[in-house]
Amino acid sequence: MARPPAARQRALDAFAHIVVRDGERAAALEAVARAAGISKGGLLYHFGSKEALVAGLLEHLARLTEEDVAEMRADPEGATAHILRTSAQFGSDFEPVYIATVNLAQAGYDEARAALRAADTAWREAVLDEVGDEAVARAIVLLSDGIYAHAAVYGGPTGHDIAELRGLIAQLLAARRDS
Amino acid sequence: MARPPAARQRALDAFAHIVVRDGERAAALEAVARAAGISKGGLLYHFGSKEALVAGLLEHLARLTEEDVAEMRADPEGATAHILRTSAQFGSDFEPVYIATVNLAQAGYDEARAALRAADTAWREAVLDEVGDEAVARAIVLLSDGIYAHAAVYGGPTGHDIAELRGLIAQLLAARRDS
DNA sequence: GTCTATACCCAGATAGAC
DNA sequence: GTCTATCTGGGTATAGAC
Repeated sequence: MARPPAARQRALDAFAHIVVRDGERAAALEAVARAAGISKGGLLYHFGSKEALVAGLLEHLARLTEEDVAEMRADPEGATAHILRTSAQFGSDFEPVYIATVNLAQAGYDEARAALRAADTAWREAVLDEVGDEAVARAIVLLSDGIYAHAAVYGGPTGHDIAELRGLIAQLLAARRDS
Repeated sequence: MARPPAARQRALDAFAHIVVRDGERAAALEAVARAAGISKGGLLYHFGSKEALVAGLLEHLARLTEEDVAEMRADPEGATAHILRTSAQFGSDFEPVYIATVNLAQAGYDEARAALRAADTAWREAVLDEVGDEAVARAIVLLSDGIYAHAAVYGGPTGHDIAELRGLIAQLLAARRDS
């Protein structure tokens, strides 16, 4: 696959960051173009419309999600540790794209909803394969969603103690195995 | 306090519902007015600007949150049961106002962020007073946030099994008391 | 207290030069 | 591949009638 021009990717990154930081409203083509270091016309060469810009972001998310799930399953600490760790990780490649998508879903872009559903399902399955307990797997993904929701709303590190959560989950799994 | 005219409250409700259903973008003054059964001019009589409309919604949220926390603390099943139950409750008065506020926070209205922080803190304290375990209290509020995030993104009942979550939490608390 | 009409502004999109 | 210039639609807000 031919490497897309740098400006295109820069535009996508700028779009995601503005959506996360200031909301969808603020992510006007003009503002995105400026942040990407091109003009509005230049941006509209790469993406023929705002819809196309959103579609580009969702494609990017799909790619990153696939990688993320593969990493989860391969993580020596386990899928649960991975999902909690990355949920709270400010500064990853994945996070701004995911949170921007949450934002877009709530701004009324229905395609964004579908993308999030797909990610959630993939995560839950990976966690389930590790813990082997449906109820706990659902709860773990819910915790991860809660952490992301905090990041999306407050726009910064969430301050949630991941080690603490992992400890709770380990205790819970142990208690359920015993009973 | 003088009872505000009915049209005002109808406008507020309409605003919240459109924001939840279709996003902030779709909640144009025109659309809100139509849904409330008044004209754009009539709406702008009650709320001099869109900012004022948002402020009105946040005030409403503050009132409802106060009531909700009082109910939590008085709930015979306990604060934890209450927060999980109401998080998943589609059709309450509280839910659309809360989710609309989440949406507005992400659309860039900073005052909405502050309102959400206040609600989260009040909830966590109420839960903590019940369970007496900081880590578990944080996790419970996080689960509730996760449930709300689902409702906000997917716009309907979340399908999370509250009884299941309550069971997990009870098991966890028991395990921690033993150790 | 609510309406209509209208002014204003800005975001999204097009045309065409370079 | 990127630019400038320009059009258009729609959302916010004001003025003033009823």
